[in-house]
Amino acid sequence: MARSGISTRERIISAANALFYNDGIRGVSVDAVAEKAGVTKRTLYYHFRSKDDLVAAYLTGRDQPNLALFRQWFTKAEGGLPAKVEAIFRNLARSARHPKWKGCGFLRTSAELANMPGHPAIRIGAAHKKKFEEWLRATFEAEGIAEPLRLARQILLLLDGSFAVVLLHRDSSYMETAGEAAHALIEAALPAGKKRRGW
Amino acid sequence: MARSGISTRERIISAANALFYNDGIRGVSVDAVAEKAGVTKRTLYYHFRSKDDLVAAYLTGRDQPNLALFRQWFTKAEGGLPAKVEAIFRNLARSARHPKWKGCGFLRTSAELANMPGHPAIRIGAAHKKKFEEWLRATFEAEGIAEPLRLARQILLLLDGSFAVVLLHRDSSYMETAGEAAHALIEAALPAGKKRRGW
DNA sequence: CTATGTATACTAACCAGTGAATATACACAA
DNA sequence: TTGTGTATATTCACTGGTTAGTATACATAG
Repeated sequence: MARSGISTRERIISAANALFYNDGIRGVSVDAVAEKAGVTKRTLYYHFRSKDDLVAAYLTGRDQPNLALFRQWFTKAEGGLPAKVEAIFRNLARSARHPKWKGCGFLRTSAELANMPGHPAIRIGAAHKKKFEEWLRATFEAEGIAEPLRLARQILLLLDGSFAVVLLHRDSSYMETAGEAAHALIEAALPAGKKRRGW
Repeated sequence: MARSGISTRERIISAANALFYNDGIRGVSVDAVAEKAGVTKRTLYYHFRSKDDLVAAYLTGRDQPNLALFRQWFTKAEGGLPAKVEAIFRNLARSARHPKWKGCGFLRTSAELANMPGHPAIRIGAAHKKKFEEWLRATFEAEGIAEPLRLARQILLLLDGSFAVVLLHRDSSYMETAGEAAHALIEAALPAGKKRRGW
């Protein structure tokens, strides 16, 4: 167990993920993470320099899987570009109906730690959102959209807005409303030849 | 001072407002609020039953002024409906450039306390956003827009999305991008006779 | 003299981080 | 094969500080 090198650390990150996502950073003690991971606090501090370091690991661990999920939802969806982007919102709405759902871990962490501008967690969250934005931008560019970055940012704003609003109202229909807005914005930005019907 | 009845309580709420907005709920101790207000903790607990009660008072105190500001920005702006709504985003972008700006207190509180669904702070935040949504809806309805509630929610999503994104990236230009998206969505929803030019 | 309001001093729990010791496993020498 | 050193990994027990909330007493106004 010890020398496998990966198991204990991974178990701690997994425990941190469950607890931090559910209760927030300051709402979870290092002791609680250690207990959930089945190790002593001292062991946790062997693998992570500090609580902040653990928080950074928690968010880093969510980065790639999260992006992969969005890409998968987009890829698997049928229809044109607007419909494929809208599918991301619809899938997210489905996720948001699960009782354990609590919004976007990156946004919630950045909101909680907003008074610590240089905090690693905020840099990781910002990088995560930039990756998503860049993926959208490249996708739009490939479809011949005129201002792909601007449109990507508008979609991102709708997405992150729906995280916040759905978390507040516990009403996932806002996510579908955001998807419809995204659909409309993309449809309007499509080059003439690719629209469903010209006018 | 004592029997004036309002001064001490108001000073405590004012201190709570500054501290909670800046550092978050769990990041601020009751002692810190009491010290900033210039009273002892026991006095604070005379005026407020608990910390949660104080948090509720903090958010309640932000409700009306916040809404009034939005309405004022809308009313004072020149141009048609799309431009007047966009003006809200532009004014917000200006606010967001101030170094003490830290996003929307309602959203940040609801994100921090997401694991306490019935918490008064979340109910107050939800009510605040509903009021804004309803004001927008009524405004759109008065302009003859076909699905005013849907459009109001789309604008709200862009607004709250820009709170989250600008807080994360510390880049207020996202707020202007959101305003442009809002402009486009409203323009497209305007009844034929009120558009700048028909087609 | 009683309501309201304020202060001093306290509790019991919690929290991030550490000191010192111990256990395990692998490399390498005999 | 056996012994031994060393880096990795883990535990127990602790510290100093903070926290929400309270028991008690005192002041002041009507």
